[in-house]
Amino acid sequence: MERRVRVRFAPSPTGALHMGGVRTALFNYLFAKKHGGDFLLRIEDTDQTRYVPGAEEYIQEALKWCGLIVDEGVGVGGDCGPYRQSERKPLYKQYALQLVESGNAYYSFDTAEELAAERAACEARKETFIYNAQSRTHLKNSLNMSAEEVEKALADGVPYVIRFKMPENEELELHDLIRGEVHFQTSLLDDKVLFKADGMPTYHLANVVDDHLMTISHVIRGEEWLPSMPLHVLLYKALGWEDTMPEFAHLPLILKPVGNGKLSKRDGNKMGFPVFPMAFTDPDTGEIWHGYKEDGYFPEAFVNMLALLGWNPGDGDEREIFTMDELIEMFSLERVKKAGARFDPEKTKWFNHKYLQMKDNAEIAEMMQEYLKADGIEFDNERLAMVCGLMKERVNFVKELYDECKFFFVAPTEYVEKDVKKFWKPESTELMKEFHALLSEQPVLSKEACDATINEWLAAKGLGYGKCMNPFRVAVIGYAKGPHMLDVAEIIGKEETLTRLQRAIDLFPTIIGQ
RNA sequence: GGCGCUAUCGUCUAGGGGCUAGGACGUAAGAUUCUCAUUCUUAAAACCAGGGUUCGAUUCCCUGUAGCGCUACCA
Repeated sequence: MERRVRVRFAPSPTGALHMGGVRTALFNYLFAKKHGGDFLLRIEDTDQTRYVPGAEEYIQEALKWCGLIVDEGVGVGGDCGPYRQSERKPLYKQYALQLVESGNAYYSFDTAEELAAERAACEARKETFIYNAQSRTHLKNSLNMSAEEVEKALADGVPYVIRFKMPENEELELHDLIRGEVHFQTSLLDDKVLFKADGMPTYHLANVVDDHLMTISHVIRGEEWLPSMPLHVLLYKALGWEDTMPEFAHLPLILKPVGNGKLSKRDGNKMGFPVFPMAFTDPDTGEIWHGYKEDGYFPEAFVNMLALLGWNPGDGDEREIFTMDELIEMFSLERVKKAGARFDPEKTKWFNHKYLQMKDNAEIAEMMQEYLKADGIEFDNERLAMVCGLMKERVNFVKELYDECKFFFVAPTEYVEKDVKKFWKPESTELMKEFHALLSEQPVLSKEACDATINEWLAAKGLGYGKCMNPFRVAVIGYAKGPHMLDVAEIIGKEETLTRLQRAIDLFPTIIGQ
């Protein structure tokens, strides 16, 4: 039973890959790497009507951004190609025919209208129509036709599909790596279409055929596929591939932060958080979807958050921050939860905060330079790194950091009146004039260099530190927020500090009506 | 409706026949501070319900309830 671990992520290019899909890919990837196996990317584009241009490229870029490296598949190549189902089209029919041959499937000539009529009739009786052992006896299919009739219909080009002939009264006890034993009764299942009238296989057939041909060892996918597991298992058996059938694991779904149901792409724009790894513009509607990348999340933070949605290392391990390598090392399907997990945008921000704190100040500074450049601001890397060190713990994102740090780069052009009035008292004007003079005498401004002097000066006047620093702050920054004022002064420099202070001394008396 | 899956603080979760049911996010309070944050401390906050099994169930079993998924010639 020494089988090479080979897993696949097999999305449908019907739009941008959303975070639920990314998590499925991630769990596949972690499992593959944990066991030294292969992670394949297969594109399941058997439904041409739902194909969205650009979706496939998006999927590849999104995986790349998340650090999920594809070993084999679309965009990479490999021995089992092609990896795009539309390009494998000629492959599938023989398997559908093989199933007809062996009596496991049959031709069905019912038109869409006829089936709709069946459904309507059932609905009138408050029943649900299903194509199964009962109903197939009176429907238009090869089971009710002579061989000649079938031949003729086929020769005449009558549209048909091939359906799986679901066996009757079989109790199935199937094994799922996450859920344990799952039970099904085949009589309650329907005769699913395997091969469509347009000559394409359905998901079910293509999926099983490709997983077999690509020697997939483990199928790890979302819980929405659990109901079709019996069909797939039966297909492996009917095709004679039972011996090499992959093992199955059905992942719990990601649910909306509030309200009912699974997370959908609409939720993001509605509730103000991204559901996609990267921004995406719908080519048809022009609708723009936010992405974690563009919203300023680090891929490591995004991946870390996703990994912990439905999985945890257990064993009393209360860590929450993990590198990809650590995740690979610790991952196991047995520790994946069975229940769906509600997504929490707030905690996602917290993860980003944590990763921001771990980043090197110089690295953050480099990222921030882009924002400065966009605003035409020049600021040297060294001082920018100091700014980052001073400010990063206050924020979750680099962009946010930039917004909070503006005063380091440009003098305030307007002042928050409320803060000025609160901290610049009538007597502050005189005090700040003296303070200006005091600072002018200092060779450099910094906590180390002048904190003692300032304290002495204040002590002599019988004033508290805040009496001085608060008006100083609103003068230099423009509002009552921020780090230690002498750290600020050190970074913006003596000259600039004094210029700003002087401007306030000239301006503030009129603001406070002095 | 039918079928399947699931059920611990508001949320993500640990745990497991006997525990003060643990952590994290968020929330509130306090401490620190020149301000605002950060940080630290503290607090509030959970085993869906009913039956069993058992000396003892939140844990095991059953039933109910609720939630989720599937029920297309979509994936």
